[in-house]
Amino acid sequence: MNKVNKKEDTTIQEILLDEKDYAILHLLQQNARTTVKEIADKIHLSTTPVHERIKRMEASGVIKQYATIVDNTKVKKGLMVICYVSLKQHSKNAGVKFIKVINELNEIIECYSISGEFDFMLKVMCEDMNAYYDFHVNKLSSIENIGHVQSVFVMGVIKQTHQLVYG
Amino acid sequence: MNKVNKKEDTTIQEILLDEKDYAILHLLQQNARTTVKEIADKIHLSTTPVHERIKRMEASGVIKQYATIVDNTKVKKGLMVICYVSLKQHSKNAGVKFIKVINELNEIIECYSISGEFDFMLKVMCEDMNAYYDFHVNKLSSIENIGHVQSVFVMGVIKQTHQLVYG
DNA sequence: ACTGAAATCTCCATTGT
DNA sequence: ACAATGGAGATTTCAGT
Repeated sequence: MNKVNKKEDTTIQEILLDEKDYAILHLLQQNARTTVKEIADKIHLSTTPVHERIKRMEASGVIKQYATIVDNTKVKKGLMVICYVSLKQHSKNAGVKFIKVINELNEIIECYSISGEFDFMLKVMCEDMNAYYDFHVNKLSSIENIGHVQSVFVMGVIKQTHQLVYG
Repeated sequence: MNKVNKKEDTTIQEILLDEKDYAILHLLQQNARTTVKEIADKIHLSTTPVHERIKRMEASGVIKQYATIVDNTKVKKGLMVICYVSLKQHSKNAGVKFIKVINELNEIIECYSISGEFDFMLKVMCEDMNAYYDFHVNKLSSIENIGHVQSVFVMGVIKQTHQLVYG
C-alpha cells in the first residue's frame, strides 16, 4: 500500500480553494459584513455550505482578519510617509532587536524587508509634519543600530484597495 | 448677529470624535465583525448609543470600509513588489490618463503620488516572478507616457496592520 | 457536499427616562 | 443623549438526501 499518497497521512493540510471559495472571498473583501445569506443568494448556494466554507477559510488562515478601514485624514493621521532604513549591523540578533522596536511603534503600520541598498521599508502614518519630525528624531533615529534613514512623502493617494483579483 | 460662528450655517459638517468613538474604532479595526452588544459591554454603554455612533461614523466617512484581509501567500499572490514610476510628461491630462490605467490593473493594490525623483509609488501583488515579469513588460511598461520604472522586491513582511492608535 | 428548516443570537426601531 | 423592550432577520446547527 502506498501510504504516502493517502490524504490522511499528510500532517500539513493543503489549502485548495475552488471557484466558489474565490467568489466568497471576492464578496467578503469588498464588505466583511456581507451576510451569509446574501453571499449564498449571489453564488447560488444555500447558507450552510457558504457558512462552512467561510469557517474553513478562517481556520486555515486564508482569511486573516475582518478589518475596519478608517479614513486617516479624518482621524488626525493624514500624513503618510514611506521611510527607508538601513542597519549598521546585519547580525541575526541585531535584526531581531530592530523588529521588536518596529512592532512597538504605533506610527509604523507596515514594515517590509526589501531588496536594494536599504534593508527595510516602513509605512508611517501620523498627524502632520511636526508629528513626523518627532517620530523621526525621537523614535526612529534613536533606535540603536540604525544606519541611514530616507523619507519619501506621500502627496496623494491614487489607489488603495485590499481586493485581490484571482485567476 | 454673528452668523459665521453659528454651527447651523456651516455646510460642511465638522467630524468631532470623542474618546468613546475612538474606543469603538479601536475594537472595530481589530475585528469588523465585533457585535454592537460586545462593543457596548466593553465600553460600558448600551447598544443604542454604540449603534448610533457607528452609523454616524459610517455616514461621515470616518469608517470607509469593512474589509476582509486575505493571506496573500495562500491564494497565489505571494510576491509583493514596490514599484517606482516616473512619467515623461507631467501635464494634467497625461496624469489623468495614467491614473485611469492604474485603476484598471488588478495587480496594483496601492498607488501614491510621492515626493522625490519618481512620480508614483505602486504596491504590486502577483503570484511569482514570472507573473511580475509579465506585468512589468506587458502591462506597466506599455502604458504610454511611462518614463523610468524601478522595482524593489519585498523579501519579508515584518509588520502589517490597519490599527491606528489615537491620542 | 448541498438543501431545508429549526433554534439561538443580533440588530434596530420604539418607548420611556 | 442613553436604557430597556420586542419583533425582524441573521447566524448556526441538525436532520435528511
